[in-house]
Amino acid sequence: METKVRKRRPAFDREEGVAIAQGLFHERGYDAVGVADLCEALGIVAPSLYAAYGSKAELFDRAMKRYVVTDSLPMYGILSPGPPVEALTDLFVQATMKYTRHATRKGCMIIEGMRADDETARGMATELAKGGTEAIANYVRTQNAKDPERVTDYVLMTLRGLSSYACLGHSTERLTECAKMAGRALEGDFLTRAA
Amino acid sequence: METKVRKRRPAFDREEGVAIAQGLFHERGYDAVGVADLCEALGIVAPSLYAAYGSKAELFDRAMKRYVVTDSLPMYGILSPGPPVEALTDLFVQATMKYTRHATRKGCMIIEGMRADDETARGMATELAKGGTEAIANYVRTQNAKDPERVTDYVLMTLRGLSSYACLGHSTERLTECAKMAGRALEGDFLTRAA
DNA sequence: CGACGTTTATAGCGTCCACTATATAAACCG
DNA sequence: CGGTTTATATAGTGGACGCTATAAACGTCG
Repeated sequence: METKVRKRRPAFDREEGVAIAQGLFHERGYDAVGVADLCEALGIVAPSLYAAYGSKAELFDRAMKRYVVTDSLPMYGILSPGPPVEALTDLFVQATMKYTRHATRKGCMIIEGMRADDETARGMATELAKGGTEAIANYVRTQNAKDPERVTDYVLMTLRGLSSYACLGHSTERLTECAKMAGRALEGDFLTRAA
Repeated sequence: METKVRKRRPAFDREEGVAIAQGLFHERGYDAVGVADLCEALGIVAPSLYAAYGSKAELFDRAMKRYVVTDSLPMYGILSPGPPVEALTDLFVQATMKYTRHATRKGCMIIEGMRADDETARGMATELAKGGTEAIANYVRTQNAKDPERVTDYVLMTLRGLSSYACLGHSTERLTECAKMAGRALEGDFLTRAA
């Protein structure tokens, strides 16, 4: 009895299926995308989807995790260099670029996923958001913010505002102006370094 | 043949029904509240609800309109006096108070209603939001903002951020700090008056 | 080839959704 | 009271939802 797994014979590309699902979920949100929609987009039927991914929620989870890899902000790249006010302003601007890049896939998939009606999906998105949240919180703490929690709250609130406003379909240009303005609020909230 | 209408004999208070629906819709959003939930909360059965309000969407519309009367920000009161930066900061703070007042009815019902999956409900919320949007846009224009559209965008984006962040359940105190910080971004965006 | 195990496709499960056709009960009028 | 009008309750509509039982098609390996 061989413990080795047999070769598989997948008639459709699992990873590409996740990519397609990512697009659909990002575009319309978890609740508004039905299993039938996913099946049609993937060119398969329901049992194949369940055999491949387990459930709609698990596929959503995989789609979000793929989104984190393909579309999330390069946090550490953005937040590392320079004065924190400029770095965070740049974070806002870069986020805006991501949120308004596609005509139909607007806003942040994770942030918007946190507002799903389905409790399971909401929990998955919330869990995934923790990574970014903590990266920002850590950065703010290490940059000698006068009140780290307040600044972190402000940054997270602003990112949500940008995502939400992006979902309304406003242009990259208008959102970018908002992002720059939002950055100005940070002035004076960090202890100036030796210089 | 008398054209006069006969007297009615309603067994339940229509207006109170709207108030109850307002609470439910605000708490959970349009899509997550079913007709069965509404019926149970109102103590009636489905046909009574349809006879009284026409449809779930129309009841939602009435509930939002009631929300505008009972819970909307006193825009003109907030925006009239004093320098615009302070007035708009106060708008943010007052909005925060409204968005975090109740433990379960969080955020702005209209703003969050604009994100419903149901197209009809979304359209109704968007239509109702126009009033507030235009009030802010007009105010900003009359206060000699250097770039009225940019400032208006920023204010609306920030209100959405505050509402969204409030929906996560953060405290009034933390949100208020965010609101004050957001107000600081407005400094320098208005032409100083004669003085 | 032929048995095995995986991956499909057919068809349908039960449940919930918004909504309604029909009939009964209650109030007003003369 | 009878006649009319309106609001109620019973029961059920068709459709979409997420999901699955069953079994046939396929590729691999002995």
